[in-house]
Amino acid sequence: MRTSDKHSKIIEAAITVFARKGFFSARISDIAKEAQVADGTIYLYFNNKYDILISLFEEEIGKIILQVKLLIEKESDPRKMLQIFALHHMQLMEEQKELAEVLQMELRQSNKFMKEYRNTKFIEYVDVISAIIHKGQQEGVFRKTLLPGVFKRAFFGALDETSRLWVLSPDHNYTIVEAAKQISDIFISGIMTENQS
Amino acid sequence: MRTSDKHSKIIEAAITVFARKGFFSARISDIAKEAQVADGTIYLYFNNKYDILISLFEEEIGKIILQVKLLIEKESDPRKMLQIFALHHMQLMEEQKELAEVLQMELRQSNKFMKEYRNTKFIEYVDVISAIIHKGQQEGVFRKTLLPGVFKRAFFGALDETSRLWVLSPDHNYTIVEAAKQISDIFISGIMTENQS
Amino acid sequence: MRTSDKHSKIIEAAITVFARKGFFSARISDIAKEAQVADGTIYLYFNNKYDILISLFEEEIGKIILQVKLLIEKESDPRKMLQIFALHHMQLMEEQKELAEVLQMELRQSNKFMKEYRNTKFIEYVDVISAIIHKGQQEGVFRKTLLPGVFKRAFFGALDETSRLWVLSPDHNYTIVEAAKQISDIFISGIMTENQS
Amino acid sequence: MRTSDKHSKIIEAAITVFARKGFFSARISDIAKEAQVADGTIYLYFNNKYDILISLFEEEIGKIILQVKLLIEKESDPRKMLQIFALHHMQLMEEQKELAEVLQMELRQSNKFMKEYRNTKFIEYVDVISAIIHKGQQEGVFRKTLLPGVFKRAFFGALDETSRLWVLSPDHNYTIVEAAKQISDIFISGIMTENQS
DNA sequence: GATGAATGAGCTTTCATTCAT
DNA sequence: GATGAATGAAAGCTCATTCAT
Repeated sequence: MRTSDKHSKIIEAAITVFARKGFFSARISDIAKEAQVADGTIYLYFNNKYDILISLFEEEIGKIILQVKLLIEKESDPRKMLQIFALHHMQLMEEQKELAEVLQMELRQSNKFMKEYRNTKFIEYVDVISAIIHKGQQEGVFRKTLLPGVFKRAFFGALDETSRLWVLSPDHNYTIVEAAKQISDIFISGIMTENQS
Repeated sequence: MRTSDKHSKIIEAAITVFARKGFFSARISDIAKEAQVADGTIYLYFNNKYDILISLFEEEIGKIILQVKLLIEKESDPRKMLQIFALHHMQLMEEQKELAEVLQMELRQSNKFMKEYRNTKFIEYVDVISAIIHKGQQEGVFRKTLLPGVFKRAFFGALDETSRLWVLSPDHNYTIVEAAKQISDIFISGIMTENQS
Repeated sequence: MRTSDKHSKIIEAAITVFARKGFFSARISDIAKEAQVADGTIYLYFNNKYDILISLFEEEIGKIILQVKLLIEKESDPRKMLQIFALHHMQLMEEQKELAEVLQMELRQSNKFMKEYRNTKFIEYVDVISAIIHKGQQEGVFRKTLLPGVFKRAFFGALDETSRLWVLSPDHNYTIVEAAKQISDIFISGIMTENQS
Repeated sequence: MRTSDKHSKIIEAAITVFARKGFFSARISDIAKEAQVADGTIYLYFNNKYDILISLFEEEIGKIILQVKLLIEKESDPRKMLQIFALHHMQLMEEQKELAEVLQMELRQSNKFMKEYRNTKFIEYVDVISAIIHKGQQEGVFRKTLLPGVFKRAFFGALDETSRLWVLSPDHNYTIVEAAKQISDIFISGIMTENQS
């Protein structure tokens, strides 16, 4: 390669452009300009516009999964684990607003224009939550009646929607850390076994 | 009658088509065919493609707000109110899958392609939740430390994400009613004041 | 239709443009401009660029087949029939130079870019020749040893190549009528049974 | 040795690729891959894509002319000469199908995309035929009324079209040798002077 | 001489929107 | 009010050609 890694430059440019205009309104030439490469160069690294989005997804969520798993491994208390997950997710959204916007937006519509695409990376990420619940249930910390499959979605949805609107609105009367704390506290005290409180 | 006129026919057709293909991939001619009118007729009722989406939004969420407010008014216990909201939201998503998909998808990207559009109807809907929290706090049922602005988003997000994936996946090992119950229970027991439990 | 038949206008424009630039170098916008319609209008009448070429082929060769069959029907002597076919073919190439060029060029390469396309109209045209030979053989005018399948191709090839180059070169020391006469005479005297001469 | 150098390798690769896809659909990278050289290497030997085609033409037809002239020189009877020409041409098309396809296809359209290019090699090849006719006329074997300029085209066209379709269709009920014999016989007996038969 | 990554002009096709009927 | 044929701008993608290594 002549200069730096073109693949990464294009992915980063795509995040910026998709965040700014959305996937459909973004033009290949926008991404090319942002990445400071020629339009055609993009097609040396990606098959088509969808492929950029999918690659972006897989790679970025892949990184996030690695990070969050590493952090959670260090803990043994399932309650703390949930707190860490929440905090990490929210901070990520704050630190990487553009990426956050792209993930949130395109996640919801990806199934519309890519019927065949199974978003396995996303599933893997959310399954980190259900694994924590499972562990907590086995340890007798969380209620046995709880459905981990429902919980993971609810917990993720709560975090995601809160961060989504936090990122959107310009003024906040609470920090992202406070919001993460509130949400994980609500969920944790909402699912603990009776004798614990 | 309203439902038989062209305006409603087009909105309904748009819900079906947007749900099937997404806003960007949907063609005006698709909507026209679905509504059994000519392409040009659509422009007698709407300014452009975006205008269909916005009108759809406003009208459909407007109906939902009316319904849920009516149901909640009959209750006085804030906990019951949250349960009703959750159940109503989830049942809605189940009963009107197409509408659900459109609202969920396009909600997330609407700010991308309609920079100027303030989604006041959506805010009004979510504010139903924060009003319940507020009431609960004043009555001493819910913790005072709770931020209603965070709660409304977390609660809505939990319901929305759970129903989104419930609609997507073909087989479920739980009903929508069970999921609604679980989620509202988690949230309610998670926010109640200490002396209540 | 607002004005005259767009379909025919586009076909005629395509003949002119394909003759001038060849199929591949011809742009849709060239054809549109020549036909005095918008680029998009072409796609209301044809699926794509190839479809224009195929339609052109089918329709124009269809007309030619009708004409030549009508002329030949009036004759009973197979030798005269061959003369008429030759003359008609050559005059056609002279009168409709653009069409001639397109047919000659694209005929040869059509199998390259349209693998699936069976050029049945062309086969039908050439089979007019073999039918004449067959008749002549049954009447004892033409040699029985003659293979009609070889003859039809040789006769057509002779006419086509001669007219191709006649159209290309600016100055001729013979007329198209003379050339047609020479060729049909050569072939006829070349295939007659011994006792006839 | 010539055949091992890059120039020849590229020409041979181009014949294969042009035969398979046609000139316009063929990509430089296809030829490069077939020739086992880098894309850029092609431009060390040829000015551009057209230049490959023209070089291919000149060189390959040049070889064919040399061969056929050598064979014909050994004969003195103009009739035999025509037979040899026909047989040689047809066998060539059979033995070198790829080259045959390229010559037949691109010959017809070369004038479209290379306005300035005078195909002198092709003219030289066809003039071998007219030279035979001329000789035959002077020797009193062929009719004086025959126009050699018409004959050469008709004869070439007959051979070329017959071989073109022979190569295309997968099953034949005659051999290429039989076809060559039929065609040269028809033409020869069609042009002999009266007193000869 | 050889390479192949990078370029960017160019073209087919789509589709929201218009407007004559 | 209703129609749908016509428009033409816009964009994804291709590929001949270049040139730094």
